[in-house]
Amino acid sequence: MLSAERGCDHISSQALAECVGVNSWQIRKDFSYFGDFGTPGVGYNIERLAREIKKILRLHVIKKAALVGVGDLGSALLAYPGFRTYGLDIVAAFDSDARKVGKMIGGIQVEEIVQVSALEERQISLAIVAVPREAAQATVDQLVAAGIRGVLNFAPCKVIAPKRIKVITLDIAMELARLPYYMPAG
Amino acid sequence: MLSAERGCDHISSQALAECVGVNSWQIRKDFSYFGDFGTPGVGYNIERLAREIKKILRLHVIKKAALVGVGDLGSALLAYPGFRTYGLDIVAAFDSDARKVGKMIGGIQVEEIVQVSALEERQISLAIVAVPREAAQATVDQLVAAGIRGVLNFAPCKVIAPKRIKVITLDIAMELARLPYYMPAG
DNA sequence: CCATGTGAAGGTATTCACAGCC
DNA sequence: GGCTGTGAATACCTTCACATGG
Repeated sequence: MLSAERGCDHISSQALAECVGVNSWQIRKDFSYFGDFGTPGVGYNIERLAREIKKILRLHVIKKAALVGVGDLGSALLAYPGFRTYGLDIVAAFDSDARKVGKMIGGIQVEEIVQVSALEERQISLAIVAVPREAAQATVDQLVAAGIRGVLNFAPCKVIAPKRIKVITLDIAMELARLPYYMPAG
Repeated sequence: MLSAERGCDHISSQALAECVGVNSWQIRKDFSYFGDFGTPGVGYNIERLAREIKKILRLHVIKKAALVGVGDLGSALLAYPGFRTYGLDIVAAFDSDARKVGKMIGGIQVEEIVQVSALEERQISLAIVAVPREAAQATVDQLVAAGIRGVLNFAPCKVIAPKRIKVITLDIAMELARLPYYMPAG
């Protein structure tokens, strides 16, 4: 009988592994890297585990994020409620197109692009870049100058930034393009 | 003097490495895994290289893809022109919401969800799932039954599929959530 | 000479098996 | 008995240095 079935206070590495589709020793190895928060013969206390993971992932403090580029993708991101799950809050949106400035989307009013310079005093340290490829590097430069510390870039290109800035580039089309590679010819 | 500067027919691993921000030996090792298509003392013939990479990545044949879930994200994907770059073509869109069926978005007419059953005879082997988390597994089940071979899933959850089906899950909120982990506390 | 492709060295992540604790 | 945490074994990936070919 699995621990998870005995009650809801503890869970075993085995049960966790089944949930996410990996092996039990991977779970144990990974957790043990951050400390010993399991009990032999019993499993992991679920509340404690959730607390530890939140601490490791820095999920205990809500982070404010800004969106630059309110096109189709940007609008979709503004309307997406899922960021809260990970302690993230999109609190500002910017666009260089004057026709979009002032619009309300997903509860956020679109601001002029020049307003990004005030990000630091507004304590916003994360930015989402959803602008066309041609504008991506210039946008990142502006964000870096504004004191941003992390960037999620949706433009399909490499962007240069100082090493202290963490940049994650997500090329959605390329993700889709990966699929045929794993599929038997046809 | 770099090969790339001598003309435009050949390029060295060194020059290539600088372009994408890696080391020259990584370029050579990776290429050599798929065969020897460089010339010692000269570099890589650019046309040949492009041809080989397209072959490896299966980019020489255009793949048809279907979109399921025409919400904000789905609409953004339909309007996004970048898929062509990778030999992908979104040729159909489906939604379970009757109010969306029939609409034209990005040149595609939204069809009823039940129409996915005809995907195989329409020779569509890739699918993009942009439905709410609760509907993701059921959607994937339908797609698998319809003979789909690869799925790009935007719902923030694991989905189960037979091993022959390649599933890539892309949790956009989680990508953004990764950033604080790499940033010095604050 | 110049740049590739590769065997070898070194390091890192996976996988296993089991001692120790509940 | 059951489950964790960990050292040992294994596989993998990265990095280097150089022999080889144009």
